[in-house]
Amino acid sequence: MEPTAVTWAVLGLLSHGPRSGYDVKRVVDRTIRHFWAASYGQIYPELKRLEAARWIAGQEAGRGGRSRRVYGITARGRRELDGWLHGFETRIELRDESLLRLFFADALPVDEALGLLAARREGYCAM
Amino acid sequence: MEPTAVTWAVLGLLSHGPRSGYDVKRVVDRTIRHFWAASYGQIYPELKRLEAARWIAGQEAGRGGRSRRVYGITARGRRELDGWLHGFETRIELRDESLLRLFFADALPVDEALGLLAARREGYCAM
DNA sequence: TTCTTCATGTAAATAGTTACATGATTCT
DNA sequence: AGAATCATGTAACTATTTACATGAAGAA
Repeated sequence: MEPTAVTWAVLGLLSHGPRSGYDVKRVVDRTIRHFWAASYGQIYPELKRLEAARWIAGQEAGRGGRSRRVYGITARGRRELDGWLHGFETRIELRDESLLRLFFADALPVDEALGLLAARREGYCAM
Repeated sequence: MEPTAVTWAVLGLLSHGPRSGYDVKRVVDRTIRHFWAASYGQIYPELKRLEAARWIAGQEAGRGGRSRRVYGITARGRRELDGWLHGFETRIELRDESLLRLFFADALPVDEALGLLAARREGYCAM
């Protein structure tokens, strides 16, 4: 299976215990989204791909009429995750509009440019 | 004109002086790419859009048989850039595979996890 | 009863990269 | 002569978000 951007995020979270797609999304949003975001549109298809490759195994777990499918990592999945953990690829990308603005702030009067800088500092502190 | 991700990057660079698409790409790669990358596939079409909106003006500047089109920012372009500089939108996105790896490093023996951490520190220093 | 949360999923749109085609000029 | 750089441009691919459809369960 050719891994995508979301492969290791999903597989890694499942290595901490079985979860549904909905759960995965919730945990992502509370934890790794600060440096590795993922949307439903990525997560649900990825779970199917991972299951097809037998890196994870799904099991129906609906209570009553509500459907729910819980996925757990397989031995093979664990091996693959381990391989990735030992890898050296380090894709790092930043997209920060406030830094872009700051870069061009020379077009502004000095006090306004300093205002931008102060706002950015506060913004980072609030993060 | 509906601004895209690359609009302000290109317009901002042209506000520092007239440049060709090739030049813009080169300057981007030496400066703002650390927090706002842009590829030819974004830059060239954007220059056309910006010219159509009259935020910039292009002029043929080829020497001999080599074609070259140099763009300069217009008064309208400067107003638009100024408006954006005064805006408050702060899109910030980070994608850092080494942090993702570190997050899941608990699956590794302690010494290997610490090795990952050391590698990451060196990686950041080398940036 | 109504609102929120649980839950799955995808179509369509937007964003962005990669790789190539083309050809001139300049440097070694 | 050959390599590197200047220069423009786009097609195809990959990545990602957004918004919606659908419906059950639980909480107020």
